[in-house]
Amino acid sequence: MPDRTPQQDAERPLRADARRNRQRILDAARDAFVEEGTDAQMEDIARRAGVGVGTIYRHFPTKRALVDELVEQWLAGNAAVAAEALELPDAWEALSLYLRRGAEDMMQNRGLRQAYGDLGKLFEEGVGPKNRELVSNVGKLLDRCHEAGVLRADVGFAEFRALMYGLAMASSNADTPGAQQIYADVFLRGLRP
Amino acid sequence: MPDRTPQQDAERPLRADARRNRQRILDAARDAFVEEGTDAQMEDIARRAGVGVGTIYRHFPTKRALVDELVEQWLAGNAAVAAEALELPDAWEALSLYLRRGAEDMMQNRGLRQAYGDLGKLFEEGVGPKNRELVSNVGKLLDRCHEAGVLRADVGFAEFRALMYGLAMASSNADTPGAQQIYADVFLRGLRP
Amino acid sequence: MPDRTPQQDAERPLRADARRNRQRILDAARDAFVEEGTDAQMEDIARRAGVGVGTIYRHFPTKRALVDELVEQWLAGNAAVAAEALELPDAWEALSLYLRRGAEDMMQNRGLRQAYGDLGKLFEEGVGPKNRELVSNVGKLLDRCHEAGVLRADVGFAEFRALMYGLAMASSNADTPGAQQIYADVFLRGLRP
Amino acid sequence: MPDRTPQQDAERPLRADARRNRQRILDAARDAFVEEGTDAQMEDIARRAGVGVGTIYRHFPTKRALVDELVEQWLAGNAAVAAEALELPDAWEALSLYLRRGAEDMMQNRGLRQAYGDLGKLFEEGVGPKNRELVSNVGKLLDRCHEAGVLRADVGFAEFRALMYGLAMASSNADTPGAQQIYADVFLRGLRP
DNA sequence: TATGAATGAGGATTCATTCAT
DNA sequence: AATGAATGAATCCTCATTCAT
Repeated sequence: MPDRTPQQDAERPLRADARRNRQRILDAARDAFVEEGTDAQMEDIARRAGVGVGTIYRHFPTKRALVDELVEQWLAGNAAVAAEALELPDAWEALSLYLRRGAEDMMQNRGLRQAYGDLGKLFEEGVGPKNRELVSNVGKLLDRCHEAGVLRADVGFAEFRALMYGLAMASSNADTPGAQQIYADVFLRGLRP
Repeated sequence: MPDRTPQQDAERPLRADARRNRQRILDAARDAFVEEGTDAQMEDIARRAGVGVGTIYRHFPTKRALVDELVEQWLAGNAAVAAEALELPDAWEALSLYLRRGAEDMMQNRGLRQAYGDLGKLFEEGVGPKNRELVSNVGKLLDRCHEAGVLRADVGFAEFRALMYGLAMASSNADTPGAQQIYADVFLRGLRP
Repeated sequence: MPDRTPQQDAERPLRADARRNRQRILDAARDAFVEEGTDAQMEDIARRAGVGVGTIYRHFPTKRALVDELVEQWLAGNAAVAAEALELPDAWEALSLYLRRGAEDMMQNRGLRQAYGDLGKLFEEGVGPKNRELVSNVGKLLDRCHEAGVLRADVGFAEFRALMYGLAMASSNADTPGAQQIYADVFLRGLRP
Repeated sequence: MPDRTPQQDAERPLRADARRNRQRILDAARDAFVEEGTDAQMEDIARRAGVGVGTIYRHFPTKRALVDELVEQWLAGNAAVAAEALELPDAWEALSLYLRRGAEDMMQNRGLRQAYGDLGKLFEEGVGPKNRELVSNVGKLLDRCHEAGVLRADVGFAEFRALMYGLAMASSNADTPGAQQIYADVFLRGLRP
C-alpha cells in the first residue's frame, strides 16, 4: 500500500506516535464504517480514534482517501485468505474456504458493502498493488478447480467475484444464524459443473 | 397501500388532479432513484415531475415515506410477477421465471438496491398489504417446488428472498451481458436439492 | 447583468419577495465587503441581510459569484458616472470629474480594492456587458481629451484605469480629509501633456 | 528591531545557528509573501526555509509578528534607498530616484501591498526604529525639494508616502512594461508646483 | 391547493498555533 | 533547540423540510 500521507516522502517512515495514530484512525474508521456505512462522519471517526479531526486529515487528504485505504486493506486481507486457501491440497476445498471467508468478511462490513456497491469493480486489476496479488491468488484457485473439472467452465475471475459479492449481500440479510451457511451451500452447489 | 396524505381523511378519495400529481411524483421519483440512488434530491424529483417541492410534501410527509411507497409499489409488481409465474404448470419453471425476473428488476434499480441494503428486511411480513400478497404468492411457488422435490428443503421464504437479493446484487456487477445469465444459472442450480 | 440564479430561466422574473431578498443580500454583502473586505463571512452577510445562509446560496451559487456580482454592479455604477461626465462640455472637466468620483467610490470600498488587487484586470474588455459600456464611455472621455490636446498622448484606457486605481489606493490611506483632494490634484496635473 | 523571541532576554544575543535560522525563515517568508501574498501558509514558509513550523514559532510568536518583521525590514531597506538618494546633488533628482525605486520594490511584493492595504499606515511614525530613520531621510528629501521650490508645497511626508503607495499599486496593474515608466512620470509631473 | 423561496442544522475541510518527542 | 504531529475553531456549502404567497 502506498503511503498517502502528504507530508511524507515515500522513504522516510512515520514517527512512532504518528504511525500509532494512523493505525488508530484506520481502526476507528473501520469500526465506524462497519456500523454506520459510508456516511459515518469524520468527527465521529476522530472521536472514536481519540484524535482531532485535523489529525485524520494529516494522514488522509480526504474522506474518500480514507475509505480507499480501508478498501485496500480489506483487499490485502482478502488476498491473504486466498493465499491461505491455496495451501489446502484439494482444489474445491480451497475455493470453498475462500468463498466462505471472503463473503463473511464483506457481510459484516456495511461500509465495505456500500463502497463496493457505489464504486463497483473494486477488484478490477490495476486498482492497486494488493489487488494484483488478490487477482493472482484467486486466479490460481479458480485454475486449479477448472483443471480438476470441479467448477463450471464459464465462471472466471470476474464472475466469481460478482458471485461472492452476491453471497455477501445475501448473507447480510440473513435472519437466522444458520441461513448464512445455507446461502454458501447454495452458491457452492451452483458453481459445480 | 393506505393513503399517507395527511390532509386526507382515510375515506375521501383524492381529487382527480391530485391523483395525477401523485402518480407523476412517484414516476419521477422512481426514475431519479433508479439513476441516482437514494440520494437523489427532492428538488430533482420535483423538477422531473414538473411540480414544486411543496407538492411532493403534500403527498408524502417525508423523503423516507416516498421511498417506502416506491418499495411498496415494487413489492406489488413483484407479487404480480409471482402470480404470473404461478400460472405455469411446472413448479420449477415457475420458480425460475420468478427468480430471474425479480432479480432483474432489482438489478436495474439502484435506489431499490440501496434501500434494500440500507433498510434490510424489505420483505418482512407486516410491512404492508402488498407484501402479504407477495409472501403468499412466493410461498405457493416454493411449496409447489418442495412438494415436487425439486428444491432444497432448507430454503424457505426468508432464505429465498435473501438469495434473490444476492442474485440481483451480483448481477448489478456483471461486466458482460451474458454474465447475468450465468449468475442466475448458478443460483438455480444451487437451489436444487 | 446576467441572471445568475440557478433556478431561474433567463426569462421568468423573480417573485417579488425573492427580488426583494436578492437586493437585501446584495446590499448586505456590499456593506460587509466594504467594512471587512473580501473575507467577510457568508454567515455575517446573511445576518446583515436578515436572511438564512441558504437563501444567499439560492441566489448566488458561490461566494465568488456574489463578489463578482457586486463588482459588476460597481462597474455599472462607474459606467454611469462616466456617462454623466460625458455631458459636461469641457473635455478636461469631464475626465476630472470621472477620475475623482471613480477613485472616491473605490477608495471607500475595501472589498472592491481587494477584489481589484487580487483579481486584477477588472476592467478588461470581455469581463461582462457592463464593462463594455464602461470601456466605451471612458474611451470617449479620453478621446475627447486627446483631441483637445489636454491629456498626455501615452495615456490610453489601460493606463488611465491603472492610475485611477492608484489614486484610489493612495486616497484610502489619506489621513487628513484634504489629502484626498491633494492626491487627485497631483494625478490630474500629472496627466496633462 | 527588538528581539521578539520569548525565550530570549533582551540582552543575550542568539546563538549562531539560531541567528542563521532566523534569517532563513525571514528569507523564506519574504519569498512566500511576495509570491502568494499574505495568505501564504506557515507550513509553506517552513518548508521553504527547510525548517519545522515549530522553529518559526520559536522566533516569531505569531504569523502577524513575522509579517511585521518583514515590513520592518522593508522599511529599513527603504530608508537605505532614501539615504542613497540623499547623496545626489540635485534635490529633484534625488526625490525622483527614491520614488521610482520605492514604488518598484513595493510593486513587486504582493504580500507587502496586501499588508499595506490591510493594515494601512505602515509608515506612521512610532511603528519602529527603522521607520524613524525612514521618516527622517524622506523628510530631508522633501525639505530639499521644498527649499528649491521644485515640489508642491502641500505635499508633506504623509502625502508623499500615500502617493508612493498609489504609484506602486498602479504599477502592479501595469500590462505593458513601459506603462510603469509612464505612471512614474505622471506622478512626478503631478508633484511639481 | 400548488409553488418555490427560505431556513438552518450538519458535514467536509483548512490552517494558525500548541506541544510531545 | 528543533521537529512536525496534533488540535479544533472557523468556514464554505448542501439539502431535507417548512411556510409565505
